[in-house]
Amino acid sequence: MNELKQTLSSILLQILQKDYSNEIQHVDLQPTRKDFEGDLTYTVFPLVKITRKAPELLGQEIGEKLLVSTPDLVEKFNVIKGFLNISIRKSYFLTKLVERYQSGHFISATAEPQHIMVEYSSPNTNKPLHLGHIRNCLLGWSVSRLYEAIGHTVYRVQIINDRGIHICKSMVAWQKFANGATPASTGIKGDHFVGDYYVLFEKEYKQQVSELIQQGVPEEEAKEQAPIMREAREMLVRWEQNDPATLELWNKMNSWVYEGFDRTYARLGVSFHKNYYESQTFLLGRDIVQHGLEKGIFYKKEDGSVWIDLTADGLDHKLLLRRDGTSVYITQDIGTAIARFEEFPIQKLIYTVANEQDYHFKVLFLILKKLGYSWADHLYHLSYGMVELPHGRMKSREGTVVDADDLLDEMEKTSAELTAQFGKAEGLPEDEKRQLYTTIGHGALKYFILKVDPRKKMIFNPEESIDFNGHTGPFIQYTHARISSLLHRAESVSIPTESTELNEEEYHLLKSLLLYSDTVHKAAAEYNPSELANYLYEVARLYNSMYQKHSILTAESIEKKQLRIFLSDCTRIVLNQGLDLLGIKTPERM
RNA sequence: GGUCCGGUAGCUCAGCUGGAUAGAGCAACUGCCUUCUAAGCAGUAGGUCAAAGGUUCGAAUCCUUUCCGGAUCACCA
Repeated sequence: MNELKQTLSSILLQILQKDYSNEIQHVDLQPTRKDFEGDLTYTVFPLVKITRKAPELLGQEIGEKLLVSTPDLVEKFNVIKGFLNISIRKSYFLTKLVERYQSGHFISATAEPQHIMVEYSSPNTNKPLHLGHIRNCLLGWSVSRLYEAIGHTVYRVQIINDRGIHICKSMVAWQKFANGATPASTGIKGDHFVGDYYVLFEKEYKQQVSELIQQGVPEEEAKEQAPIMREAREMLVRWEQNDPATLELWNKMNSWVYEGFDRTYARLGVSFHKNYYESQTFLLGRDIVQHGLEKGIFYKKEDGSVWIDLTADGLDHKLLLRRDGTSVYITQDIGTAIARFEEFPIQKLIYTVANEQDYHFKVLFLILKKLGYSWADHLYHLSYGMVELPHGRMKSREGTVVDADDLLDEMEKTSAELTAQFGKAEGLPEDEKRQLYTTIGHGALKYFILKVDPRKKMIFNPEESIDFNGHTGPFIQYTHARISSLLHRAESVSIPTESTELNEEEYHLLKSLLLYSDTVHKAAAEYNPSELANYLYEVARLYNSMYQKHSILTAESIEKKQLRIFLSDCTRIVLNQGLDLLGIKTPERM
């Protein structure tokens, strides 16, 4: 479609420059609104001034010239007010789709394939994954798939925050309250198990603080002094001193968590080429600080702390090394970025992190640029809005966090109920039934999340179940299943003849199918899977519209039957591939 | 307070590199299963595109101001 637009634009430009004014630098064609006849529209208003001709007349003139110079492409045109609506020969569209079908490539490959790293998920090890992580994972996964689809090589990574006070809290609580219990002994999934002790810690801590306050200790001090918090801090110190017993406990509890994460990731259908662990990266970046000091990019205060002055760039002063010489988060991020570019042959690095860290990444990228890394311009923060509940943010302290596993369970359950109610799974063996419920339930959830522009925050209402009708994943899956079943009945798919007449529904569907490649490229370029998600819905809607109105297997002629079966197969391929890029599976029946 | 992001139907969202009468879905109401899967299709109703100025042939879209919501500006991560 882009290709067509470009060809026609340049032809039109030549005409305009030759016959009207060579001041004209480029012409912009836009898709014709669906209430009007035509495929592409040229707006003549800007020319009215130059030529001093009436818009209608001007449109007519240009239209005729275009028709004469491209009789094989332009079929006819009409002018309404200042809008020149150009109709392309329908055979052009059909030929294009046939080309793609026969080549087996519905998506054109990028001219410059790159190696790209996508970081996503990146959880802490003190609690299980929640709805926010789900959005993160789905976005990271889908964006990485989009890049692969257009021909890039992608490395998926996560950085796990496995060290620090948070995990020490879980460790202390486990020592105090668990009596040696383990995920195995209790049957609780490892990440939930460890998370439970984190909650226990917070509960006990809160209790101790309020007791201290009652004894007359000021709040600030009480928070510092609470015995259980002191224990956690001591634990952290021992960890930093490599105390064997502490490390052993730490390793043990983290391994429980990882086992749990792995199960959730598997359910979500996401995976990683490499995991980074903060316990191994937190010292990175410190030598860079020395380097930056020598180059005069950083400066040292009297107390020994190291800073960078970013006020000239509209930002603040930022700390890089504490006065005791230990590093902060951003120092580690600097080091990790450098390490990644050394370790992998990548040209580009994408961080999938919520928009609450917009400032952090702005600073990080700026510092790396100032340090002179050529790749600093190819860092991208895929910033997404937080998932909120109707009453505001999810808060773990108030227990309003929507747990990832619970949500997946619920989606599967709802899916099973609906499927049974419709009688869609009758006759299937038990394991296939289960698989189908999962496919549909997860499809509903994933589509629900991915159809929203990543930059926008989204509201999730746990009271209202996620829809399975209308603008949803299951709707698209259903369309796919419908087509699969239809094609199963059709003996074969054959290539339609170019001269086949197209009715309105066939024509709209055909045109929308041709937008697939451009849409995938656009979605990748904009790091925005919702672009693709919304497009797939449109395709499915147009298909259903055709399906409902015109018989396919018993079409009025063999020619029509061939055409519709062909369009059906193309739709099936686009929906199947497209949903796959969103991490959504497509059932053969439902 | 500074910076950044958002505000479109009752609800959830498209449209935002300026173009014609602002689109879907849900919820509500009408029709359509003896014919390829009704998780579907066709239709009705629902809008001061937060507000006011400006730019221009033309603004939901660009600029300015204001209002509302959120994030961020730590020797936290």
